[in-house]
Amino acid sequence: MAVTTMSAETLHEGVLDVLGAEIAGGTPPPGSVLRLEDLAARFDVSRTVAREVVRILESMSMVSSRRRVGVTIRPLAEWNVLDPRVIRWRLAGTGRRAQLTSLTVLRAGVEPVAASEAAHRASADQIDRLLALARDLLETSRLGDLASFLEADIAFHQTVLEASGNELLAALHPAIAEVLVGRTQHQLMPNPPRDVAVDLHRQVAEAIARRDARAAGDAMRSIVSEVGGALTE
Amino acid sequence: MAVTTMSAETLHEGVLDVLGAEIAGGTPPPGSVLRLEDLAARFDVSRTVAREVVRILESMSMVSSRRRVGVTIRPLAEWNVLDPRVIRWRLAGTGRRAQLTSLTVLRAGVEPVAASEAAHRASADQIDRLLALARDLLETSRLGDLASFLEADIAFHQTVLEASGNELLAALHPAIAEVLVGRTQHQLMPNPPRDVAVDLHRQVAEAIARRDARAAGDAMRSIVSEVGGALTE
DNA sequence: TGTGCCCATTGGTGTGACTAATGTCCAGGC
DNA sequence: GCCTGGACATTAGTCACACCAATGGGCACA
Repeated sequence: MAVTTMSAETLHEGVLDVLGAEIAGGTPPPGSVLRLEDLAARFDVSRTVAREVVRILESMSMVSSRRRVGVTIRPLAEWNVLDPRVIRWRLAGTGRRAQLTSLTVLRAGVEPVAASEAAHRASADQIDRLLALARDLLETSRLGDLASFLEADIAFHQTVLEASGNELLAALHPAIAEVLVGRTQHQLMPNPPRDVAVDLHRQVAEAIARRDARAAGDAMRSIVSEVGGALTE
Repeated sequence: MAVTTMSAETLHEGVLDVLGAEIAGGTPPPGSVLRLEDLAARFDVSRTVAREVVRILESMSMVSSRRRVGVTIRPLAEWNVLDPRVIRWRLAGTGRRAQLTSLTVLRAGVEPVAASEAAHRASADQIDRLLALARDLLETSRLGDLASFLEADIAFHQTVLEASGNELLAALHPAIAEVLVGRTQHQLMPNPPRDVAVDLHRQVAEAIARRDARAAGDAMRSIVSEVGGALTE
């Protein structure tokens, strides 16, 4: 009998989500040892499924599995903290605030570079999209439509990351989107959005459109540093 | 009978490494469909092990598994390209050069921020270590000892990332180390190391030591942009 | 030509047995 | 009393087999 309700397409997926979130949340803490048999019993699944779940957690370096010992929770420092799932789990738990802070610092590094690269590599379609999204941001902020603003904001940043032509930068999109969502959910952002932030997005889009890498990077740097300021205020 | 030689602690680990590297290398290409049964036969392992391997690849979004269809290779754009293993596989294969370029761009974004953060948060031990490593770099470059230089270089960058106090930045260390190694292996770096690069490392260490975030970030930015120039020259 | 049902195919899960490491602990010797 | 070496209990690793559950494709029928 499962202790916790799980909804998922496949069994192991549900177990993984629950167990992963628990570990990411700090219970059981690093150093703890679990037994495969116990996991199977607790989630009312076969050892096969329990093993698959453990294997995946092991592949994220969150646990290590050894004969005669069991499944040991590894210290946070060794986890694949860039794995989208790990980020999601940590955002969902008690470490949410800390994770948002870490992500914001990462953004500060990554997004200006992405904007610069995008200025070199963005396709005509991507440029059109960026300009349109910048207009949407202005529109929705004037209307005070926070939900639509967030949506456009996420799409804007995703497009910049994709337009960078760098798959590593693009891979950070889900995490960055989480930051934007989390910031809105936690009232960590001015409402309505500051005009200056909206205008900076326009500047990014226009700089990319005229292939001005430096200006694009600088404008994006202003955006993310403003965000960092808001979060630490 | 296994088609390819594999050396690993556990069975599934060996299979994973071979199959993952193959897929990362582009064969079979995205869209291809594999059958669990075939994989088990090819690697001479049970379906259990084959399934675990597929699950892990699935957890990296490299493949998707569906009933009645099989295991489909997903397009590169959907992979967890930040997973250290994926990076390693791609560096090992034909995409090595492209992966190094992507990583260099990522470095350019991440490392200056890490240096700035480190200026705020580095411990006394970390500062001592950075200063010592900066001296090692000077020493080994004068001696022309490229191997020791590389070692100190890797340690230096790792220490900065760790000193940033940001686990997401620290998690990028393995990838960044690969860039440094790959650059040396491929003669993509001046030999002996340029004095200016060595001196920039000293500047980073000293800026962090005197808690000057801006100077630390600027010096690091010079380092990584010089590297980017060398790679695209 | 279209449309809906059937079923072959393929992954998903469960089970039990056996294998292989490896901490632990105890016996024996110094 | 302390070290050393080996037997043993424990726990993950692997395998084979059986059965369940989707589902894409093709066939029969309208």
